[in-house]
Amino acid sequence: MHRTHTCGELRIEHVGLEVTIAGWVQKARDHGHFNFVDIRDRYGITQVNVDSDKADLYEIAKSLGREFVVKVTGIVTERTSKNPKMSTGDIEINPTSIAVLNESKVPPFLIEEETDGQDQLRMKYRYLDLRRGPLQRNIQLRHRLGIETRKYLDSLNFLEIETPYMIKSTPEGARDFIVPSRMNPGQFYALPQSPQTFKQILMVSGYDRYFQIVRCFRDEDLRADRQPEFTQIDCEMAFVEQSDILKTFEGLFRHLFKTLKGLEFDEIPHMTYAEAMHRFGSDKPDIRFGMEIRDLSDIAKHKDFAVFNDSELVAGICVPGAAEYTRKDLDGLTDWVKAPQIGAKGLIYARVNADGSVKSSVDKFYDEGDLKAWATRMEAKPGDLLLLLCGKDEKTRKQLGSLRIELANRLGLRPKDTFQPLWVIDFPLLEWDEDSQRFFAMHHPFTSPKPEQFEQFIKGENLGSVLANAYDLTMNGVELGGGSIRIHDRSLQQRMFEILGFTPEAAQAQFGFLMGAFEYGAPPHGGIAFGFDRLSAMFGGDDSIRDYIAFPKNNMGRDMMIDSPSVIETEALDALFIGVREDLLPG
RNA sequence: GGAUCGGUAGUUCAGUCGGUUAGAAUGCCGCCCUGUCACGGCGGAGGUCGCGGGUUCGAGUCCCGUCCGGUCCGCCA
Repeated sequence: MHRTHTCGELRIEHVGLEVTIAGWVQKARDHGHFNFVDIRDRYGITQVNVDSDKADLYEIAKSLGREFVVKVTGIVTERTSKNPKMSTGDIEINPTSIAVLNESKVPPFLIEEETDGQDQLRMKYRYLDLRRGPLQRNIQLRHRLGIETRKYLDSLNFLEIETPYMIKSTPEGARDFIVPSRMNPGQFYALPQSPQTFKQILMVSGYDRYFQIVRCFRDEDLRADRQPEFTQIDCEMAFVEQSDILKTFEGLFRHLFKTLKGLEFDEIPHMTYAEAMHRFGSDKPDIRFGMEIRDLSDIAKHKDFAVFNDSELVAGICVPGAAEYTRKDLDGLTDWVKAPQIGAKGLIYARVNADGSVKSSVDKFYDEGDLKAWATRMEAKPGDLLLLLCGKDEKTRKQLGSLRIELANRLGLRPKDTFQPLWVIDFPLLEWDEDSQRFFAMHHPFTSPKPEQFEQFIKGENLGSVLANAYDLTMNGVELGGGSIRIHDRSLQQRMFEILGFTPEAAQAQFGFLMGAFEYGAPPHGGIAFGFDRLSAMFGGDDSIRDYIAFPKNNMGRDMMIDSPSVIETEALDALFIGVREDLLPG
């Protein structure tokens, strides 16, 4: 008998039907007189009840181990004792035959909804982990995300166009993965860090709406939420301004949320980079809760407290209901902000008591009136806790931004089932690097300045204040994607290369392919790219993107590699690629 | 490349001040069980404490080295 049904579809109305199901043995519960065997496939679990009256079948059932592959034919029967927690919980199969299609070793970890295995083990046995419900649901979610993205963009005349993987290089700033060339010994291809140059060339070619769900490669060290190969929804549009792109992709976002989560959104608010840094100390603020940064410099720098007086900025956040934090909690927070990844020198705190009085860690220097003024400035209520940091303006705000997120996590203010998107716009175009004494492009060298600042840009006046025509889509404090309007005017592009320190020859060597295309009528254009892995992680309510990738990261590093017949020192390769870049950037 | 935490049963972990035979839970194996679905009961097997060296009467425990892994920094939108 062929399989007639999956393990997820039989219901009470199928009672009496003869069916054949196939799958893996989830678990067997032997009760002596009968043996319940759960059969699992991708669609669900169905219980088979093997009665000891059927001695031959009962013997087979007793021999089944976890993850044996079986095919069971039998009659769908109503259960005596039903299980409302299972979609197939009203029925069971009364078997007429059980065939063992394959045996299995005892798996190294539990293949159930909640596993007992840790990441490393689950990664080693990826094929077993992928049998588990949570991962199967993630894979399905990712599939739907791709389908709905294509449906929406297709409805707006976007074309999905593939671009090459073995290429010269892409201007994104990370280290390239390289592929040796057999035909040209000693030469290498790079794998794309993004299809950036190709999609811009497609705009020149007249495909005015392009998208691609595309793998990108960056040879940088790993982090928990960062993979060397990852997927982007990459898009580009011609004859558009910033507002057109925001509108179009706000629509994509709305479509994805509606079809995948059944959620509707109001118009997504816009916030400038400057405002986000000022109020939240982050370029991707989580705006679902308050705790905004308040400047106390003018009212906290008049006493004998040198630490404050010597600082450019004294500022703080008001943590609701946290006055009950113990000395130990606060010492812990102080250690937290002093850790290298935050880098604050210390933490000042003040509790607002139930009676409205304020008690601080700097009572030596400030009287009750001073402290109450702080509380008033920060709109603190009785029971709140004020946390203050000081130092250089920008750095202190970033530190407070990190502290704000940390406390919100501790206070449960960042639930996984509420969503608040935000466009962050008007990023700085250029970033001054003190070490090398030159400007770097904050995005990439084709990002356009804002049109009203073209003149300032050309003249080179106060270049640090020139804003980019760039935008990021942020949700719940996570950046989901970003993009920019590109420079399509040749003289503006030449100016950009000058400012970044490229000689014409160097610009030609690195970007000549695209520059050549730009000689033939490049339309105004711009684009955006979304992190596909991060998007599916957010839809799945999961912090980790690791559940969504095809191969584990330790495989990336080891099991997936082949030995090279000729030994190439990694340092030499590193120098080769970094070296090329440095050569092109006189400075 | 740097910092830091970890490596003990198939798995997840505990193991006190260096001291008798290294434990728990779960999984696995056997027997029993007529309605389980986190089944239950009884019994059992399972360990080169990552590896190498050192200190000591004695090392899972302390020291040095090394390998592997996590996290963070550098790096990377």
